[in-house]
Amino acid sequence: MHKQTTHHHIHTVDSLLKKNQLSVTAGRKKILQLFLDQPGALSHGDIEKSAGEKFDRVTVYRTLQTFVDKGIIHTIPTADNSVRYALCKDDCSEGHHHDHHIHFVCNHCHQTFCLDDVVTPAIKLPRGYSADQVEVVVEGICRNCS
Amino acid sequence: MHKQTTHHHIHTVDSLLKKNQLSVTAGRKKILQLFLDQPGALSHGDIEKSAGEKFDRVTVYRTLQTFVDKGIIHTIPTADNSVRYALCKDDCSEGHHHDHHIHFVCNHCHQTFCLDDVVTPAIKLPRGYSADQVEVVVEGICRNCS
DNA sequence: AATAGTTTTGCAACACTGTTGCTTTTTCTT
DNA sequence: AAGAAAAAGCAACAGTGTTGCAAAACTATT
Repeated sequence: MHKQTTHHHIHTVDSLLKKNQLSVTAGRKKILQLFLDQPGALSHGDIEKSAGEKFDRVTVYRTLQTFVDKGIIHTIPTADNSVRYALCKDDCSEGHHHDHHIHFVCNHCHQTFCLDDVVTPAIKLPRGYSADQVEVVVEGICRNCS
Repeated sequence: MHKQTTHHHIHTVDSLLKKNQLSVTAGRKKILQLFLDQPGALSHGDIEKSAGEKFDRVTVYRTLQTFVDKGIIHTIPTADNSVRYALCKDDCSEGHHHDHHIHFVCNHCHQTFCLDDVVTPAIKLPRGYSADQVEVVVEGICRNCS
């Protein structure tokens, strides 16, 4: 199953948790490692499949919420209405996310990616409307599948 | 509650259903009228509140699905992961939607609008990615609330 | 290293959302 | 008006997410 080993040190997860003032527990380490081990986004279901045999569903929900609150991961809106999460690569902090990139959903491998280098475009709105935030989700074929 | 009456004739709903080869039933008439009576988008919950005392939950679900299949309404992706529906204004037909406009969610009145005149922008993707569809959801303050 | 205090986890129960199969009612056709 | 076809209603179920509380784990302190 493992085609390649992770390049992250064994202590990366621990220090990342400590940096965010979170106590280091087996569940948080496992879930955070899942995000570090792959490039895309994960749904609650994905995580439960990978870690759910060892951890309770409720723990997974609460851990994901904690990570979002701390600015470690962010949610991704998808067309099929399933919540997905990905690591924040910008300098997000507690309560302040700055993830102004677009998201890409591959119609072939069904993975979701953050395209960190693609900035959300400016949208010219009709008179009377003002924008606070713009969410862009692109569907298509990703680099690996094309 | 009614600040203004609807401008649609009493027969509009019936003929719209017939045009789409749907049998005219009380449930379909009621739900379709709800969409015609207001400018924004409706969630399943909205519809159930307005029509749910007269109609079964399952009927509402099946009616909405039928309308989507026929190209009468389309789904709107939202950040808070609740499915919303709005009338198709483009020339959508059975199985072929052409709703290439952006969607706007008001942070004040929490209504969702289709901005039919705002075309989805072209997105320059990194090498290797190709786009089939682009979904844009803008959050902000709508015309009525500003 | 042991302990006390705090945080997190697991469990049980629940609420909400959406689905499926089947029977009854309504609609359409003639 | 009657028969055939379609839709609605009902019941049961599955999936998803939440809450309260007791048990377990972690952290800080001695």
